[in-house]
Amino acid sequence: METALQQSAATAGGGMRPAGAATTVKKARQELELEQERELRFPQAAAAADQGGLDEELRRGPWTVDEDLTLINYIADHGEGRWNALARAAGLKRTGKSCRLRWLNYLRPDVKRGDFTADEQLLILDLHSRWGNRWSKIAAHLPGRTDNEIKNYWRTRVQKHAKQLNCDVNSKRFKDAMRFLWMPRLAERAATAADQDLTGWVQGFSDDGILSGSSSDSLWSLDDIWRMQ
DNA sequence: AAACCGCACAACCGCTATAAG
DNA sequence: CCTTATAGCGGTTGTGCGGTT
Repeated sequence: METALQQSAATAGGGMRPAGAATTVKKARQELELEQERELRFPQAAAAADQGGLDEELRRGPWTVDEDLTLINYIADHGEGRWNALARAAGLKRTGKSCRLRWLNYLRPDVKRGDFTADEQLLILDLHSRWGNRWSKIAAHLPGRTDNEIKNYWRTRVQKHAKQLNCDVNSKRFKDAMRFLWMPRLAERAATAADQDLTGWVQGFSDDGILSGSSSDSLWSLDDIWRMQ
């Protein structure tokens, strides 16, 4: 899920560099006006945040704009690393692990958001065919993309395809479809339309007439799926 | 209009590897 | 070496949202 508030919190961190945090922090502060609304959305998180007396109490769940700002500001001043100590020093009632994850996957200045381009999708398919679920290794080749994001992409989009084709992602049938149909189409798209969506991808796949007969039903479903991307 | 359902994605968990003392 | 802390990885879960019934 991604609420508008989380979106804005992410944007707040998004363009920022440690050296020039001021503008972004200012922008992020404006988001605080929305915090009240957020508390309505996440009453549990808000309630936990209000437990000022219980210092040992660790917060979990969605990050508030306030927490994001605290983390951003602290890292801008002191740098990242030693996350448990950082969490304590910054006054965040979060585990170091949670802070690290939030920073790496969301607040880091160079984290790229939004849909994957055809190029990126092609690269993911390619690298996954070589390395399997080595998400961080794959992410290392996609600047600004996190392993979490790629993993989610794979699970929600690619695995769904396999399901639609009634086969396993690891099956030969699926791997062949990927290698000989989808990837060439993606490459084509990447070359021509740069980074547009994949509409038509599956249509072309249909035109090839390779997955005929019992698969035709699945094709229409796939088309639906890809149109949504 | 309401109930339901599936999707997408942020966040958490358990585990392993590595570093530091 | 052994222990403890930290970083990182991959799998899984929780939940808001939008679409459908």
